[in-house]
Amino acid sequence: MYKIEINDFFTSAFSVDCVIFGYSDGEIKALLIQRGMEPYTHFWAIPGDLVYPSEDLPDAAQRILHELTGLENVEMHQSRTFGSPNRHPQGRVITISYFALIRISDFEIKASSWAEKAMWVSLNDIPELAFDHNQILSSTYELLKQKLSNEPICFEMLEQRFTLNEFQQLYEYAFDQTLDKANFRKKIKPLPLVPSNESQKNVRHRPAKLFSFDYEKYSSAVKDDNFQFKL
Amino acid sequence: MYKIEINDFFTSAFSVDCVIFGYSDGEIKALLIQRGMEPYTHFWAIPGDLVYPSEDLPDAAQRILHELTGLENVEMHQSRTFGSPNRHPQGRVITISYFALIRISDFEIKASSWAEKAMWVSLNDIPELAFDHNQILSSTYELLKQKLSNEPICFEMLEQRFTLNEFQQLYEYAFDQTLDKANFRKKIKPLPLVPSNESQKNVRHRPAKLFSFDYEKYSSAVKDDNFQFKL
DNA sequence: GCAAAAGTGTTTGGATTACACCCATGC
DNA sequence: GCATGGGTGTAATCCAAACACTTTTGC
Repeated sequence: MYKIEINDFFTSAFSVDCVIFGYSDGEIKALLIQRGMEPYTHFWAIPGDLVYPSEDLPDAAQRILHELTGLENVEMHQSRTFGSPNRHPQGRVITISYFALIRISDFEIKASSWAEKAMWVSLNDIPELAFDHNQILSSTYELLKQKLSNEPICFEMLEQRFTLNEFQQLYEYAFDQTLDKANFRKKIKPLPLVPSNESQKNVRHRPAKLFSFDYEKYSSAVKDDNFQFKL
Repeated sequence: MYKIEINDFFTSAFSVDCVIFGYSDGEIKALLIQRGMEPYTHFWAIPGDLVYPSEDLPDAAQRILHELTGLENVEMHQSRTFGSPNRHPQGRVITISYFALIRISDFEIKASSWAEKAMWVSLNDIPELAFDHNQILSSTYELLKQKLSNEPICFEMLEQRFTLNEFQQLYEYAFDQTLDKANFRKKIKPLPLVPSNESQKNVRHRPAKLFSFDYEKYSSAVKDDNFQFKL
């Protein structure tokens, strides 16, 4: 029935790749590592590694991200799966990409295990990466943009407290368009943003008020009021 | 560095599962097969099977769908990947789900290989399926609904020529809401629908005009005019 | 004529756009 | 004072919802 013995199917491995996005200095950045191991030694890459045979995929993503970059407790979501027969020189390796958004300033990055370095790289400056990682990164970025339109995930990468202009600029960057300030603010009126008492400091213009996003209020608005995020 | 030898990673298999959606009698249906093989013998399942070690994923999806159901030349798109360690009783098997929409009347379904039967099952009547296939099916249906809003894929499951009401009813079914006829027609005004000379036959009311969707015009509108489908 | 669905027009209110203007701070 | 960005109001326009109405077929 099969062209090969059933046991010959069980000769593949699979990996997870963790695409971590962050936002600072007006740019979206991805967390990359430099490989200190064959193959593609010294190439930059998305943090990722082989999954143990009895390990669940989300657990593997957490473990591997921690081993390579020191990041802990980052909840990731599945992106796409890449499985070209020759994408990995050491054998058949399917990779499942996961992604997450984090606040760059909330975490300390520390390369370890076989990662020689780890750093945030602006999406504008991505070099040639190991394996098919350029493709993985750009296809995951497309997914991110799609989610930015339909879910309030931008607040996972903005500072805990942000100005409305920072909020706006993130969308202007992602969708490569300028937005009208007044209209943007009207559009976000329905969102549960809580103003804080504090304002920007040390700016040579009127300081902006700082806001934070109320996740609780958002969840209950979705449940009770059928609220839908759309930007 | 690893807890196991590198070669012990290469002990997994992976499969593709092909979620095929169709539309008839006012209901969205999925193509299911009855398994004639261990495990889950006689259970209904999404058509799927193991991928050969050197086979690309989209090729495998095409091959497997053809082997089990006789369907040929169905272009599928990737959905999600499912990889719980114990989802398959015979070993570690990751599955990548693919999906496609087809016109039920355009194809003849014929169970073969280890598929005992193959049939279209309304999404309202899905039984308990083999493996985690219920989960795969419902998560792929969510993806389908999302795409129905943003891409003109509904025309892949509607008859080649359809009435505007059939078009509307598909969306009413998928999103479980009734729509105003006049408003729906205003909304679809920008779409490149070509009226045919023919009309409905044998209905005991005014026959509706039949339309078809002009993919060429759509593509060029997307390119030249930055047109975006949204329903 | 009547039932049933096809097909179209009008009104209304809310959202989106474009744009103008005032405000608070550092220097 | 002035440069700089923060912050808000208004009018014009577009769009979506609600609803009413006319048309064409089979019986």
